[in-house]
Amino acid sequence: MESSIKTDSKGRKKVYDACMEPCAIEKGMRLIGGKWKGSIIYHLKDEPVRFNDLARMLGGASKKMVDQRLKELEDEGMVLRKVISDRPVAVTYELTEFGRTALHILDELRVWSETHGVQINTK
Amino acid sequence: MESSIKTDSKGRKKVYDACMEPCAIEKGMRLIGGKWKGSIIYHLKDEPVRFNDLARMLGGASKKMVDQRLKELEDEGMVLRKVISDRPVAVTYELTEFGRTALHILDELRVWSETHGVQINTK
DNA sequence: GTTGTGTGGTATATTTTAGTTACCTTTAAA
DNA sequence: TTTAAAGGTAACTAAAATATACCACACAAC
Repeated sequence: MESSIKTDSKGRKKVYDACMEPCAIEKGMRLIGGKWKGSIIYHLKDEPVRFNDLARMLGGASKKMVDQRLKELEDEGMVLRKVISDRPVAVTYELTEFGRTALHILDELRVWSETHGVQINTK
Repeated sequence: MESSIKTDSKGRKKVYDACMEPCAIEKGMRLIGGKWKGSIIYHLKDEPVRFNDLARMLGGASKKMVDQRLKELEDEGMVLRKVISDRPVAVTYELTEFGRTALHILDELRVWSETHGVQINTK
């Protein structure tokens, strides 16, 4: 991340150590920062949650979105899908150990968001 | 965020306190979590940076993206645009006080991302 | 003087994501 | 036998992201 810009003897500029392709922040954001992803992880913090319950909790997100995000999170090793019964089919999603490591960041984000009365322009 | 789901006497489910529209996490993410936004804020942490320098540092992002993100960040009161000279036109961007309050979250994200050797699937 | 660089952007088009709506199968209870 | 739960999928549209070109202006070197 320590990118810097230097000017050579002829005044030409070059970047050293640029964020060539995603740097750490960008990478992290792409794991945690996708739309709804943070919220999903956060809602799984206490206990396994079933698909439709999760979809309901998220309010604004469609089932397709929830489904898609859950699959991504599974691929990334942050969430575990468990079939707890066939016939009545029932599935829960829970955080993996790795998934848990992201929780404190999300909690700080929540605190920050709350204390600064963050508002979004829904233009 | 304390959404819960209760089942009534007839087995019907209702959500209480659902994240009706974005909850704190979601709101925070939309300020900080957009593509490149975190990176931009983080690159401004030490000193004002000029537009083209910033674009160069970000490597993967096009000028249009940088421009768009900067405008959003300005609207949100996180970044300040300063024209430091007309004729040779020169502009710098720097963090506002509010912008600075986001830095520690981003730093934790960076640390988390680095210590967990986070890798993204560029499928 | 004209080619090459820098500055800070904008316009246009294309590709990728996000989001909506409707629908499916199975199970079970009123 | 209609209603609702479960866990999704298919088809489609709207909104972002990205790529590529391009402006006007300034300052050098050649």
